[in-house]
Amino acid sequence: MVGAVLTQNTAWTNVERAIANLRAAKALSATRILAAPIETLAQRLMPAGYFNVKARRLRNFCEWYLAAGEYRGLRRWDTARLRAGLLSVNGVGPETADDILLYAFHRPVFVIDAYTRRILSRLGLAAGDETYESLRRHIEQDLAQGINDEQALVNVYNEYHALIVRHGKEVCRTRPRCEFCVLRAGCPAAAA
DNA sequence: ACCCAGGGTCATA
DNA sequence: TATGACCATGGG
Repeated sequence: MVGAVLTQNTAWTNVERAIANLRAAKALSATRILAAPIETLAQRLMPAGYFNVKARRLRNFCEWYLAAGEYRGLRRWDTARLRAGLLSVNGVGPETADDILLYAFHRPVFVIDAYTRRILSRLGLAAGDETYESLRRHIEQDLAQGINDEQALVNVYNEYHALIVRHGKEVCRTRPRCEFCVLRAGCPAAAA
């Protein structure tokens, strides 16, 4: 959950350093994060970038998390309520909320990130101007075909998104370089 | 000396 | 509601 907040627009390797700092200071828990002075927290988050912003966001999240009864309390919330709760925290947007829902609470929610948008766009499966929600529902409905077991669905969303992240950097950011992209076979610009 | 990384919020018009 | 500024480090 901490990683979900720290990885906002940030390379995961930098997030790992920040988490290592928290761990080394024995400050990797909601109460410990709230106990430290915010300047100290920000200092520990420095490798992850945006450290002043993220220190505030982590605190906001931890306050909500403790007030909501931590994992033991939250795990009994239905997914819609849990998602609304996460989104009510200043600093937690749709992607961060869904990261937490899928990877921490094992809920059947597909995470839409920059890589997902880019890949779908390259494949001609999305125009690029879709809202987060519409794109999410579309993919969820598509991937859920033939799967009736909830746990199996979580596994599919988990693995599918993980693969997108793992290979996302191999997809060219701009169309002009599309001929070098791993998706060239399905890329409209490459065919042109 | 660039560009980029698994976003989100806030101030404008 | 729709853009744009802003946040800031580390690797390529």
